[in-house]
Amino acid sequence: MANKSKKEHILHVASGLFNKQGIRGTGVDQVVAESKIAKMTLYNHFPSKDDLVLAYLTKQDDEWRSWFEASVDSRAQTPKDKLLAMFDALGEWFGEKEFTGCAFIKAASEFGDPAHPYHGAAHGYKLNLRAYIASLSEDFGPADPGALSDSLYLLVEGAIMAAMLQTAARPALHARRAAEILIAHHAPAAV
Amino acid sequence: MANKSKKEHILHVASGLFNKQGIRGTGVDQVVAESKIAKMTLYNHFPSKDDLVLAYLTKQDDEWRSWFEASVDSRAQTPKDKLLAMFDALGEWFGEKEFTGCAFIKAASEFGDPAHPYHGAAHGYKLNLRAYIASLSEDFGPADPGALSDSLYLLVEGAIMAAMLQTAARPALHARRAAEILIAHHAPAAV
DNA sequence: TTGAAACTATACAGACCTGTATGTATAATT
DNA sequence: AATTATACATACAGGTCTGTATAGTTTCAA
Repeated sequence: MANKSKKEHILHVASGLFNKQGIRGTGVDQVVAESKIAKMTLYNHFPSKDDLVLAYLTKQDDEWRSWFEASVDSRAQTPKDKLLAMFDALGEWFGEKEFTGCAFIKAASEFGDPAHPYHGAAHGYKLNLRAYIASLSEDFGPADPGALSDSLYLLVEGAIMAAMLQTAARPALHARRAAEILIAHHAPAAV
Repeated sequence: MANKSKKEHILHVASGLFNKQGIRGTGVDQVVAESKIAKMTLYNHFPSKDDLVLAYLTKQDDEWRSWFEASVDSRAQTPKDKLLAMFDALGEWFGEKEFTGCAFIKAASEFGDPAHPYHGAAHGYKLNLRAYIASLSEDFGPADPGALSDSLYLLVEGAIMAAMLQTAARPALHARRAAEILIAHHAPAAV
């Protein structure tokens, strides 16, 4: 247990710092200091800062996606309500006190080269999110599920950006209202 | 002229590097090397890297906004067509070979602290964009101009993010189609 | 032509970065 | 009790970063 919890503790502290200060803005020494561990302990568990960052991105991916999908599932049962519940879940996320934006948007922004591994991790993460939205859209059964999921995906990303930049008062709410209109427009013909 | 063009040249080279590699990822020495000027010349025109970055952000703001509004104006005359033309302009932007995403999203991502000046610059820039969309929306004359502009703003940000992360094939087109639906829904009652 | 302003080249200070080296303490296992 | 794995503290190597110092050179206008 001591072994595992140490590694997890380091990763936890590092994740908080990466989220707050960015990846390049956070030095290994600061992670060591705030974790209150020896530098060699960190390098024992993570051979390089790069490995630590990749572990951080993987953790963010796992945690965020499982939280998001669970939050949607707990809020709604029908496909249509689940599509809308996505925006309520986003609203909850945006309202968290320690909200620091989407880790993957920030990672991809810091490392703009599409060939960079961090950028690739962000790309993969967002494709999963898109696939999730597409899956919910198909369950809803509209005539053109692709068009609906494409537009809802853009609303999700837009709401996240607005929350990060604080350029809209309640982006999740605005996005939800727009989603309602789009969903109504794409609604499957009544049987 | 020699004076001014040197300063502009340095800023031009620095802007390209900031866009490609990020702000923290670009060192002063590289700007000096690629500008083919002496380091002291740079520090003569820009007292610190911070001043250089702020000049870069100001320049991006001016250039992008004037380009975007001119592009919209050249594409459409009526308020409704102008709202839609925003997405055609975005599509043109995304298709540029040297497209590197929104400089302000990246700056705000690199410097996540809302109190940081770069973050503030990004915030101001996005508020201007939002105000522009709100102005176009009001010209269109819908019953609820706020709701329309809020939703279109989210589509714009979402499309930019999708273009940056390459998570959608033609984000501007998808955004435009969603915008058509939203605009139709908010259309003013025919007189 | 002369003199001031701008530019150049080179070197370097001091801080910070990642990663390593070294030796010690502690705790579990054999 | 001896061995092994883990964590500890400290120091430092080698590089990069921003910014400065210094001295020589070009440019251009009076």
